[in-house]
Amino acid sequence: MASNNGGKQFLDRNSFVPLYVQIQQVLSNLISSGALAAGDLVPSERELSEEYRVSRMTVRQALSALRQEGTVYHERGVGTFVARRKVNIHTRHLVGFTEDMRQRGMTPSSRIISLRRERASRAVAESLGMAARSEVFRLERLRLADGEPMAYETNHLPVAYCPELDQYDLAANALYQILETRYGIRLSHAEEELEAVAASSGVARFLAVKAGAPLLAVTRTVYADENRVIERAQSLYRADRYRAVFRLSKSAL
Amino acid sequence: MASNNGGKQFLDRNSFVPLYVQIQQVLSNLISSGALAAGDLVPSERELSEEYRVSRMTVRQALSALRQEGTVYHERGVGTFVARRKVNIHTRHLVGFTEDMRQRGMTPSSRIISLRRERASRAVAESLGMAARSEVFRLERLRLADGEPMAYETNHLPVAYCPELDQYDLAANALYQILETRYGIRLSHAEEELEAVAASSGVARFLAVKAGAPLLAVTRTVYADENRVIERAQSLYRADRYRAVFRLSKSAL
DNA sequence: TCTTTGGAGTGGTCTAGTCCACTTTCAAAG
DNA sequence: CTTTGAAAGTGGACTAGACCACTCCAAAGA
Repeated sequence: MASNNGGKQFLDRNSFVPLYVQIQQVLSNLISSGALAAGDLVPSERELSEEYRVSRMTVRQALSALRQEGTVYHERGVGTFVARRKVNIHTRHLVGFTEDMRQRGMTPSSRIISLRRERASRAVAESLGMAARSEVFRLERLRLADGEPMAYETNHLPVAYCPELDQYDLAANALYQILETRYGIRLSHAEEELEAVAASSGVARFLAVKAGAPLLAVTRTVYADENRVIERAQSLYRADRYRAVFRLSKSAL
Repeated sequence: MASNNGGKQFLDRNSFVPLYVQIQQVLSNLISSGALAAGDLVPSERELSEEYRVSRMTVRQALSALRQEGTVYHERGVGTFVARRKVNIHTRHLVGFTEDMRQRGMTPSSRIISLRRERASRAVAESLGMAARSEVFRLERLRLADGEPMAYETNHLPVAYCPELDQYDLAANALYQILETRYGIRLSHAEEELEAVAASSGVARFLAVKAGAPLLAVTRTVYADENRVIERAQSLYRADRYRAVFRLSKSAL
């Protein structure tokens, strides 16, 4: 019982990846592979700490991150359990359209309507936190899922952060991936505002709905770090095909 | 410099409220009172730990909760700063209509359309995680902000968890407050699904909009703990008056 | 048979340190 | 005047313990 580790994974103490993240990944894998099923009791904090030769605080840090994302939950005096949410589908974690659709089991694609370099209007400049009339890219795309129109998306990005963005194939590649791999921009967090709007006749034509039909408008402000806005995007989703799901907590920890 | 505490608040070590929560509250108050403004440097972890006579880990737990809710952010090698978001208005943290409207600076009120005890339909029973045809309360309310119609809300609650709910004044009191104070039910988390819908003629009349006008439909499932659903609510918001704001993180910690 | 009780196990909180990588500052060297 | 480089300060990660309240369950007692 004490030191029988079977075929367990070990941690890499020389890695740059913190131990608590490694533990988090190991547990995540056990869960997504089905070795730990929904409702199952996760090994106790003391067990894990012995098993991986780390202190209990480190294990707790891993578990608390898993809890925070809704993968496990704690019951005081009893133990830690795998949450029933099979795949964490939907729970929004700052993913773009491409990833979002994949998680929903659909195949994403895009049709570029226009990509222009222009001077930011006052409103756009303000939301990007830059001086008015600074240069921005304005990208308009029709977003498809399994070949069917799903959303009409307008993106604004400061030229300063991603010069020559126009030379990449934005129809084939996820925007966030290009930002990360080509410009080394790692996203930190985002804010989303959701509202219902009626389709204008122009957008209605692209989405193949009637003018005036309800659309879900998602306006997203993406931050590279706390004070630097890297993108502002507005997506108009067909209401009959798209629903946004969020998980809310009562308090932080 | 060392032990000059001026008029600082101290912590209550006999309280049931954990020290890290108390520190979190103290800092929160300093920020909302303006003593710490957006962009200001928060005292360092070591300073706070000396000041409040707690270990640095305890301070970190407080700061990491504040960070998680977007109140502060860290810069490695530099310090911790107050995030610029003036009031944390909107960022959704499992509050009901009443609290939501107050945070937005409006005065909430309600008009009860109906409150019935009935047998759950299959769909309702499933979303509440109970047997079909179990008894539920079905509450329909018109929600007003500053006297103007804002949303049409339908709630379903299992009778088993809150018997005699019908004897309380639901027009004057927040539902979640009644659940907490009268039935000792503390909410843990919730899931929200947002979609755009067209107003039916019945609901349109209550909300004083045209039939077919876009509405933001928010369907909320509230959990008392991981496996116990205490409420399922659908709110239909006037699109021209209401917008939902969320903060998304790239990863957990 | 039913009730009580106590121990084992669990997560929740907390301590008092350690070492590290990073950013800022500022004075000394060029 | 510029560059370098060390020192001081910061958050990030981690340790090896501690005590608490809670839940569960089996054994003892009624």
